[in-house]
Amino acid sequence: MSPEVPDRLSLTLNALADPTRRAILARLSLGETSVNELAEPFEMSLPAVSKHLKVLERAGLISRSRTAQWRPCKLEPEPLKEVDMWLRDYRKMWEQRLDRLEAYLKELQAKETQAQSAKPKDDNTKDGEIK
Amino acid sequence: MSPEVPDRLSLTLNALADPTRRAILARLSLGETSVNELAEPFEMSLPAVSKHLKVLERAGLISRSRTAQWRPCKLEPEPLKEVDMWLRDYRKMWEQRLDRLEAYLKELQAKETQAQSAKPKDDNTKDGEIK
DNA sequence: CTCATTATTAACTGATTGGTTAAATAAAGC
DNA sequence: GCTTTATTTAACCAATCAGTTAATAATGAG
Repeated sequence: MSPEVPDRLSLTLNALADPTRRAILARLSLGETSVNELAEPFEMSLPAVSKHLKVLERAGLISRSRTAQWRPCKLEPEPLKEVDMWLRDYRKMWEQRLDRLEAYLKELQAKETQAQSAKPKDDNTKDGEIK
Repeated sequence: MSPEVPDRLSLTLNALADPTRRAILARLSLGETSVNELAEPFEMSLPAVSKHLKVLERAGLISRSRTAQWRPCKLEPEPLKEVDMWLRDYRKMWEQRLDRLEAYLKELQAKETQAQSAKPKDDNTKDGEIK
């Protein structure tokens, strides 16, 4: 029933969950730019880009100044910092997972070496890549 | 016209852009759980939670096993790692910004000290925290 | 003042989202 | 085989989203 205003982090993540918007941010990381220039690489109308910019602005990811009829956009990294902070708590999880993989590989290698001591041939363990 | 399958990062960020889903992940960071238990803290129907889980699963953020009629969910941190990697390129931006703030504060402090040299009183500059 | 340029707003559309309730499925217990 | 428990699917709905085209606003140039 209430209009339900979303929290800042949700606003930010939602803004980031679109490849066009991320591309815009990537472009802006190189420096301030006008809307037209931002829109140029995309095959969509200017109003569409304008809407994306509004989403980014609402999330605080960009700010806009005004020079003549241009409204140059500027990247504001603060919300990204918040995403980073949210991620922090989970970071240890994939690191831990890597640790376990590493341990497993070490164990495997130990077993291999042991087996090879009987019939020594070429070593096949070279990379920890999964996929 | 084409169904337009979204890239993995967009899928992940979109899944994260919802407080309910983030809360589910937070709960799962404590360990595997059943759907009912996951749903318990929320005042929404079970099917609604089930849908949220499907979004998380589609993004690869959770996996599900099966024991009897239970389908315990488990957190899969891999996609979070990808978000972290995406963030990496921007991380220097807010750090840089902090650096600039620091430099500014140092400069301010220098000016203050200079001013204080005439009328020396207590030092008020202590922390670089913003908010 | 008029025109060209830059960008936004309005009005519309179809697709997706996030929720609902009711029905269906799956497995285990008796 | 029926019942209970756990969970998903189906069908529906209102709200939001992502795009469109057409109209509007703001500014500077001539």
